Amino acid sequence: MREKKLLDKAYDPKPVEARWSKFWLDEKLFVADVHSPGPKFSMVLPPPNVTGVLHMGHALCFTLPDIIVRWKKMQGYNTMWLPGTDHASIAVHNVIEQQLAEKGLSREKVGREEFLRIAWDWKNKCGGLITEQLKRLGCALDWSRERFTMDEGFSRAVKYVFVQLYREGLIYRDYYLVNRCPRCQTVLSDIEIEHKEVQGKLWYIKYPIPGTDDGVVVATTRPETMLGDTAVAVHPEDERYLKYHGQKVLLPLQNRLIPIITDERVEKDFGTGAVKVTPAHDPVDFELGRKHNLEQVIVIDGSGRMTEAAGPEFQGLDRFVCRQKVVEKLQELGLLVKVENYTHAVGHCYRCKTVIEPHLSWQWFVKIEPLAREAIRVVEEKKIVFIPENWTKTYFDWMYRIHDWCISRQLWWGHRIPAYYCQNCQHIMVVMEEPAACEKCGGSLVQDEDVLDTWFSSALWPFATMGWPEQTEDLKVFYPTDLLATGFDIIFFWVARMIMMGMKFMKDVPFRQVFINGLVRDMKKRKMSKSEGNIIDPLEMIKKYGTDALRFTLSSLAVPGMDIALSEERMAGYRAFANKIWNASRFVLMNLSEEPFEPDPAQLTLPNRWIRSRLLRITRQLNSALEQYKFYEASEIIYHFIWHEFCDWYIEFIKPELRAGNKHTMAVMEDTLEKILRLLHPFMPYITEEIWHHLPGTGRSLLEASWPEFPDSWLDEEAENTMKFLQEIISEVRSIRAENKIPVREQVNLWVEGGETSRKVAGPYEAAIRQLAGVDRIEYVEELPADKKLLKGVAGTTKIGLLVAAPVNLEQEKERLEKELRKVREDIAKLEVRLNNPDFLAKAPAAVIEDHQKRLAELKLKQATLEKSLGELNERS
RNA sequence: GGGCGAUUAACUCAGUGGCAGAGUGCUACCUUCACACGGUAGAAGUCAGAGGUUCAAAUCCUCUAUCGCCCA
Repeated sequence: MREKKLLDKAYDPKPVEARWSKFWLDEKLFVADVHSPGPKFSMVLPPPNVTGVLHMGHALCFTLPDIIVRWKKMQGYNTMWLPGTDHASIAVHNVIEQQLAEKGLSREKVGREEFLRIAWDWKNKCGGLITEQLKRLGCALDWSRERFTMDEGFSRAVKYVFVQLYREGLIYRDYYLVNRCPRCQTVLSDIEIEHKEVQGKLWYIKYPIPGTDDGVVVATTRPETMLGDTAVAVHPEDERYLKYHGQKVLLPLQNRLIPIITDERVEKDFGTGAVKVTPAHDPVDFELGRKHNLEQVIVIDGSGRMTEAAGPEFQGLDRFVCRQKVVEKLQELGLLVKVENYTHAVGHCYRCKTVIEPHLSWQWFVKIEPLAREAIRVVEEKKIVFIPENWTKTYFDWMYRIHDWCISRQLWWGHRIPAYYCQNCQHIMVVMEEPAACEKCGGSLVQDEDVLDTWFSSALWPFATMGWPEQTEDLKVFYPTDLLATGFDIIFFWVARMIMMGMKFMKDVPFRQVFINGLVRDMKKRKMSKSEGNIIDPLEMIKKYGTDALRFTLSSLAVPGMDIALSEERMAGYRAFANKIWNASRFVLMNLSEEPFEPDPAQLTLPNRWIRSRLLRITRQLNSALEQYKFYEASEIIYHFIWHEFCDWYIEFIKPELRAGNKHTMAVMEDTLEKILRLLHPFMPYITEEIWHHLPGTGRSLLEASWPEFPDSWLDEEAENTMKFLQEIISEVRSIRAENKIPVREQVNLWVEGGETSRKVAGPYEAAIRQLAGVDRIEYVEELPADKKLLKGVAGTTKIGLLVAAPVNLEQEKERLEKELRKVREDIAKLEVRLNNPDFLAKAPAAVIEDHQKRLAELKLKQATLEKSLGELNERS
């Protein structure tokens, strides 16, 4: 006799999740082995910020690939999914600085060494939080391979790449105008700037021509920068200014003479057509300045304060305070001609939202064009495919307009740039190991103070995590990875750069498919953000509804290319689903056979043949949906099958057979549940694992069970048709009962037309029909008689009647029939219009025409039945 | 200014040319021995609007409106 482990009445996720989460990790079920058999399937996890906390975006972006990786593993793939965290240079740097500020300290006060010590301490203390939270999601991540972008090996890889690119001339140093966040005190790359429309002003300032009353009026949105102007530019063909060519104007407030230059890049339509040129504080002016050899006067420093060069009146002022003061002064001098309202895009820091300041300084850059070329090619050649495909266009649009990448950051937390400057001869050495002295003159060396952009190291993630630059087994087996799942917001930051670096250093793509998931938004489709207070916390959802419900919710809402509006109601719905599965399993467990039993296919009753046929079909549909990453579709398929076919029909239908002790049925029931658990496991790993272990004779973990495949012989169209017929009878009876408000307790008898033919089909399942439809006796007749107490309906193409004890409420019954008749007539009319159209008959495919004809025939039969029943009713009333 | 996407039941959303769907909510009935986190039945739609292509359009094309996102 087999041991029966029964389930509690309701599913309680908490203890189950805690148990299995620990079990999976203890048993090292997610740990990959390079020598395992089977085709490999590998992924790397987009490393969350080491200091982060799990949010809904993570939950989505980790759940979806987890479904895939579990599915693949069950299919026999040698799967490897590598986790890790990112050092998040600027984010952590900001946090530490804030902590220091709270203690009245600053990074300058504590110094670099102490600062890094604090940062590492903090990383060691808090860095584990997100990984712990990740484990709760149940993701099948190989923690034995966990990496951190600043661990020793990874840091070596970063250095190696920097040195290599430098030697090839792909990294260079330049005195360049870059974006600087005055608050974060660092330079940012172009894509770290967020452009926002801002309601500003356009100030018109007159620059006098010395010795005359005349002057040139320039328009600017940033009057404070005029203190650093070194020219005024006009378009060479602008007739308004021809007479000023070659002249000089007096820069107000500074009393400096500056030239009027001409350049095609000046827009004649902007402002007055004359623009002030500030090479040190505006990107366009910077270019003009280089071209025309203009002096670069820096009037704003890296913190957004005015420099000495701004003049004694303004020195030390904040740039925006200075703006006001400059405007006031100009007004006093009568040089402010007019002020207009002006809406324009202003760059803000993506981290802290401060208005960025163009800043002239020495920075390191990656020469991007040669790298981008390859990265474009592999996508063009479909060596890498974006899913959904329309992201390819976005990728190309950006890649074609890409410019050099500023990679140095004036921060301390991160990979310090391996460049050493000779204090004696200014020689620069870029090497892996810190040199003792200058290779040229033997002078002492000082290392570059800056660190690298975080994304520089993230770009190496797919291969540096596998031990590169060593030639490791992992790299041989698992690179390139198969799939990268990530959000569209980091296609440029991360995906594109991984492709560039992968091609450059591995000579192969880092991944073959990029699945772009949508953004998780709140119910009103707003971005979730702390300031809006509309965050739905995944950990709270897990607490409330269970991890499986959260996972299933995300999966069911994940339409490729679409953002997700998350609703808690939905989650409650899937918690109910978990409970439903739990209770169906509970029922199955209560009805297991005493001994294991191999069912004989030849002896299976209808519901068993039917459920196996359906199981086969939905498994194939499920595979197809997952292959296309249609998670919503996969979820719906399995949800509908479990709830509305397995629970609502199959279990209910076999109850009489179970009571009769049919061992074949018991065995099919058990087997079907077991297969369902396998199919559902990638979506709901915890509950399925728990139930599975209650079934007798199962193994170590459901994750190690194979993905179900079924023989074609399970496909049974005849059983599906017959079952459909019985379902229609039952539904029709229920419907008639409900519409006529026949109390549940009232005994009714069912009459089915078709005589012996019908008896043959339905006869063996009368027990089930009686129970499900709530009828007493079933009669098979050639034709339904006209009877006051007979309520009539149609199941498929078969007329049925319900013989009730009390006489029929004529009006109610008439209303029901008339309503149905109206609908049938409408449908018939629609079909007839088409079928009477010669063009339709000539051009539509034969199958479509046939289908239409079949439907019309069925509807006509139904119409006739309804009309007849109505006629009988009318005769009697 | 350029690009992308959305607009389908009260709500959240599926639906790539052939019967307009799901979940939630709502209404009525039912505590029947797996489950009230349940069962059964039902109501609910001008598929944003206008034009076009087609035998046939929620679906393809054009325009318009509204909303959202990205880039400059």
